[in-house]
Order: sequence, then C-alpha cells, then structure tokens
Amino acid sequence: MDEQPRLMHSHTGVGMAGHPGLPQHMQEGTGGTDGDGRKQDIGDILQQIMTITDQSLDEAQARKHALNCHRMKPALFNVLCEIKEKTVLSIRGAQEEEPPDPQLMRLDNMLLAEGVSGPEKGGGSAAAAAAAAASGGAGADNSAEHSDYRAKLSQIRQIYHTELEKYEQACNEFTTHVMNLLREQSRTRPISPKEIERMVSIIHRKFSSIQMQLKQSTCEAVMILRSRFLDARRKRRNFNKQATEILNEYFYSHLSNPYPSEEAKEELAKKCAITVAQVSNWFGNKRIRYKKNIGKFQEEANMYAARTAVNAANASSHGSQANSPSTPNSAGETGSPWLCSAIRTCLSQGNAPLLYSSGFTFPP
DNA sequence: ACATATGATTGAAA
DNA sequence: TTTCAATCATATGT
Repeated sequence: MDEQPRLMHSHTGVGMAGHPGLPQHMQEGTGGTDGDGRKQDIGDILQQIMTITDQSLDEAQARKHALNCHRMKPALFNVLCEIKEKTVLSIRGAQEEEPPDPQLMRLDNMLLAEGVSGPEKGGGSAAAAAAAAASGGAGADNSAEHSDYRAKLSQIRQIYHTELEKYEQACNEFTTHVMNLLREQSRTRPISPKEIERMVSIIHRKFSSIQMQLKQSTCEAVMILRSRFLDARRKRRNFNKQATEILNEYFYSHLSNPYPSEEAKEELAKKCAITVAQVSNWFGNKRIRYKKNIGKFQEEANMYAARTAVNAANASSHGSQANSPSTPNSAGETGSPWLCSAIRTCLSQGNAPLLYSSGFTFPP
C-alpha cells in the first residue's frame, strides 16, 4: 500500500507550509521558547509517524492511540485536510464518468440473446428451438442433437454464473475491505468520503474489466457451440429417396415453369416431410444446376417424364384423367421463358455438345 | 484419397 | 419479397 509515501508527502507539505525541515530541527536541539516547544511537539509527532512501521503492531497501536490523543492532533489534521483538499481537487476531473462501454453492451446483449445471462430457461432455448426448426427435419436425431446442444449451453451458463458470482463476491469483499481500511485510516489521515467513493469506483472498474473478459470468453464458447451444433451445413443430411423423387417429379413435370406456388411448396413439404424453406432451397438449387448443365440432367429428365406419362396413362385408363392434380406440361412447350433462358445459359456455359446430343425427346 | 453430389447460406438482383 | 449465382461444408460414390 502507499500510505507511507503519502504520509511523508503530507508532512513535507506541512513542513514547507509552516515550519522548517524536520530533521535539522530535531538536531537543533531544544530552543526553550514556547514556539520552539511546539515545533518540538510536531517534530516528535512526525518522528513517531516516520518510525511507526519499524515498530511492532502492538507498539504501533499504542503509539497511534497516543497520537490520536495528542493535543496537537486536531490542528495538524486540519492542515493536512486542507492540503489534501487542494491536491485532490486538482487530481479530480481527470477520470470521472465513463460512458457505458459499447462492446460490453454488445456482449451483454449476445449473452442475453443466447440465454446464457438471462432467466434460467427462457429465450435461449426458444431461439435454439427456432434455429433447430429452421434447420428443418423433424428427425429423432435432430432432437437428440438439440438436447445435446442445450446440455452444453447450460454447462456454459453454469460456469459463467459461478464465475460471475465468484468475481462479484470477491469484488464486494475487496471493496468492503478497502472501505474499512480507508475509514479506519481516515481517523489519522485526511480521507474524504468522495475519495472513498472514487476508490470504490476504481475497484469496480477493475473488476468489471475482469468480468468483461469472462463475458468475452463465454461468448466465444457459445459461438463455437452454435457453429458446431446449429449450423445446418455442418450436419447436412440428404433427403430420403422418396422425397427426392417427389421433388424431381414435380420439377420435371413443370419444367417449363419450375416455380411452385406457396401452396404447392407447402404440399410438397408435407409430402416429403421437410420444411417449405427446404423445398424452396431444393428448387433453387435444382433450377440453377439444371440450367447450368441441361445435358447432364437429360437422362433424369427423360426418366421422370416417362414416369409421369405412365402415371397419366394409368390415370386415364381408370377414367379419372380430368382431375389430375398436376398437368405435366413438359418441355415440349418451347415458348417457356424459363426454359429458353436455361438453354441459353447452358449454351453460354459451353455445354452445347451435351445439349445437342441430348436430343430433346420428351414423351407426349 | 479423391471427385462428385447435395443441402444450406449469403449477398446481389429483380 | 423471391430468385439467382456463388460458395460452403458435408455426404456419397469410386
């Protein structure tokens, strides 16, 4: 601690203000006048202060008591207070109000959003559930992974909270300790309540910077966890064969305009046991990949066209052709803007040979 | 091991 | 807003 330097500083200040230097004075011996006697008193007091660290605790305690009871103490103390007031006032203003740290706020917000710092099982699990739902699939393994994720998240949360509590406790302990110390010292040392306040805020700042580190590393841990468990790309599963068939069937039977309406998407999603978003993804991918290389998909196209033709034939032979849900207006319909642009794209990609060799033969 | 297929994401464009 | 185009990251086939 730095009381000693401060004390020394204060006393030299006094010396300069009202009295000549101390050591010389003491060597000057006894003057005999009243003023010299007083100086001698002050010299004694200061000497005692100077040597206080050399003494044992009990001795020091006794001397402290003696000092406190000394008749000169209040006057000396007042002088110290005055000087302190001046110096402290000049110090103050340099570091006052700090604005709320934006980064800390960001970390707080994120921790709250992830359900780490918020209520026990509130928004976090909801957000996770939403993410899981978005990543699609009502599979059993999905929920298993999700619970795994939740377990890890709560583990992180627990660590975070115990650490936070530890820091808080340590901070409080230290603060009260320092405050007690300062209050205790304020009896022999000029310490204003404001100074104590300032000290406390310094301590809090230090501890909150430690807290920020904790929050930062917690955030990092959560991010890693998220990317490992919730990034759908990392646990991509192919759709089952049936779903792919259904989607392909729709795609090739609507080849001239493979843009399912919202209702159609919903129906496909239901049939394939996937989400509407996944249907949209699938069609987006399919359109772009088909367009890029029509030749490569020709075989597939022919196969599905043939299948729908067979289905249609079967349906018509059973006399229920009229209300067939999907009208397979296959690619023979040459006016289709999408198909034209797709062919253009395919040609521009340098796939002309494939395109021509494919033959464009679609069953009726 | 490697190449290819495939579902998801992202940012620009319409 | 949806779609396109490029890209990522995994799955699957050889």
